[in-house]
Amino acid sequence: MMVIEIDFNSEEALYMQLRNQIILGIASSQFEEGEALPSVRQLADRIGINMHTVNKAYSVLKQDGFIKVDRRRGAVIALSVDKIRAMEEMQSELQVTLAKAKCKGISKEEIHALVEDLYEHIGCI
Amino acid sequence: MMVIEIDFNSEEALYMQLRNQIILGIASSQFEEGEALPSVRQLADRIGINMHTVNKAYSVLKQDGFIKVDRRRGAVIALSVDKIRAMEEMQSELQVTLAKAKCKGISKEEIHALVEDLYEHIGCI
DNA sequence: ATGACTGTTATAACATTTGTATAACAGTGT
DNA sequence: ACACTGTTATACAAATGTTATAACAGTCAT
Repeated sequence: MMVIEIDFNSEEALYMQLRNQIILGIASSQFEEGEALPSVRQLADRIGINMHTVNKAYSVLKQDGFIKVDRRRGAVIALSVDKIRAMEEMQSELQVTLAKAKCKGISKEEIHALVEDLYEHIGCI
Repeated sequence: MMVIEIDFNSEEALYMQLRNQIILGIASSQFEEGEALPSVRQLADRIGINMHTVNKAYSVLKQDGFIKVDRRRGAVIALSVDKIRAMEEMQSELQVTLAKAKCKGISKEEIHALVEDLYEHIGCI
């Protein structure tokens, strides 16, 4: 069972923190295709937040093709891949990140090295 | 003079769109070190938004070390580089982006290629 | 069938954020 | 004196984020 840590002092919305941690969990194989997530009520109780906040995270994950809802089992990991769309999203996200890096004197090689490292060791902070 | 395009239908906050475009402008050498940005009132009028929205964008840019305020010339491009901090920020931004990419079946090589392309041609969408 | 469990929906309330609107202030340059 | 900087102080409307109750339909074990 994956540990989910929420930072209540973060500027990032709770449902987004939750969404991101679940995506990291999937990418790092802590969650596997077909595995069921905790129910919205369970997870809300465990973390100490409202059911609707968890539900919003699940809604976004469903919308973005990371989970599906099985009437019998609740929310289960189910990747539906639209690679073109994913590439486009990644491109627009990367654009500003790379521009900032360039301004701050971070070389292309340093970025490649970081990508190399992060891609292999996702979730192992 | 750099063209600044704001999408009023975007979910992204106006001041963040403005901030991002100015960062892209710096990274792509459309703005150069020491160059003065338009005054908050000028830019607000040109774009058709409120002065305070522009001011908020400038405040964030100042906070993040992209511009400084010269009493005589207004806001001028002035990069103050804290590379360690910049690397840390980039790392946490990249983490989720790469996790998403991994989930969506985007290979490390494809990411490297995209980074290569974007880093060189920043601003040329 | 009853009861406990799923996600989902509706409604309400509240705090925060975002954007706008006026207005004023202290420096600076002409 | 005047026009121009960024900055600050209010005030307000709208959207967003979070919580709170409550109900609903479907699923499953007993």
